[in-house]
Amino acid sequence: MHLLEKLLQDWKARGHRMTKTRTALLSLFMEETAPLSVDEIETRLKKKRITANPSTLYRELDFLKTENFLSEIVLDGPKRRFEWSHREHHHHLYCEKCKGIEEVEMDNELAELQLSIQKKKGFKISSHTLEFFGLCKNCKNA
Amino acid sequence: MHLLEKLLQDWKARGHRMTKTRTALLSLFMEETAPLSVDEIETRLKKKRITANPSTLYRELDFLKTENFLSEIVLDGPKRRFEWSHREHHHHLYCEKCKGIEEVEMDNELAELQLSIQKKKGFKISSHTLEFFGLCKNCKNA
DNA sequence: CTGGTTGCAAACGGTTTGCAAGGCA
DNA sequence: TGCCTTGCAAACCGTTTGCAACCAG
Repeated sequence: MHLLEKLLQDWKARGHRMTKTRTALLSLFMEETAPLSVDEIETRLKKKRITANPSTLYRELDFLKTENFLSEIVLDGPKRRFEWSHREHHHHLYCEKCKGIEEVEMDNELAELQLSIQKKKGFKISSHTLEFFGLCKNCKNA
Repeated sequence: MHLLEKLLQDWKARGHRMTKTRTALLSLFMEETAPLSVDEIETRLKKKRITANPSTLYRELDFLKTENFLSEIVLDGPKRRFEWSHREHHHHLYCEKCKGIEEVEMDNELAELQLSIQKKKGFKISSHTLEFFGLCKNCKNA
């Protein structure tokens, strides 16, 4: 966790502040593993008696993203989704029935894949998206 | 190509019609391999002296999608993108500099991956998205 | 006090919808 | 002629932006 502290220090040095919303978002994303949309964030915050305007949330999420605290993913519809980025690289299993989101890790397999693509196509890969859709264990058996 | 003809016949039997826009879209997507957004489609059609209202295009694209002629993918921003679906399953290499889109195929590798996930998680996978981002050969060397 | 941060309202961009008019079979 | 399809305009929804007020350092 000292990496996090270092980054926070660096913020302050650059003139940024620790506000109510910012603190709330950081702790929310540290305890929440699923990728959240803005309205999901709003309801999560409401439970903690914290209200924040959508525009504030977007600004804050963009800030935390450029500061590498959060990363953004594209899942289903047109909504932006964010999740804590100080974790191992992973991918999502999106259940089309209950809308639940699970996670899988598969670094080695993909590293191989990317290498072979770079060789075959001369394309320098810097990132990728990989999400799976289907039915989770519960919904499958229901 | 008889698969296509069969589907067209089936349409007519169900009361659908072959209109100017529909024909234009079909031939456009058959000759165009890249996934297109609505405004890209509009300019492609304009070159052929065909104009179509965005709402018409969306309706038509949704129709062609539910009829399994087109499939929809999510690449970069909030724009919907469609491509011809009667082709082998493949994925995209999106160049972040020139915005060009290349393709790769990698069925076997992914089939394996999916199997191991289904076993490990009990999650029944019905589809997935996999897109790569980076620099194409040209942009990399420039 | 200073300038990063906020809420509000308005603008924005892509997409969707209601409805009356148009055109394929 | 019947009804699928179209264009138009307005609504929609998530997101972005300008601006004045606010507040952490």
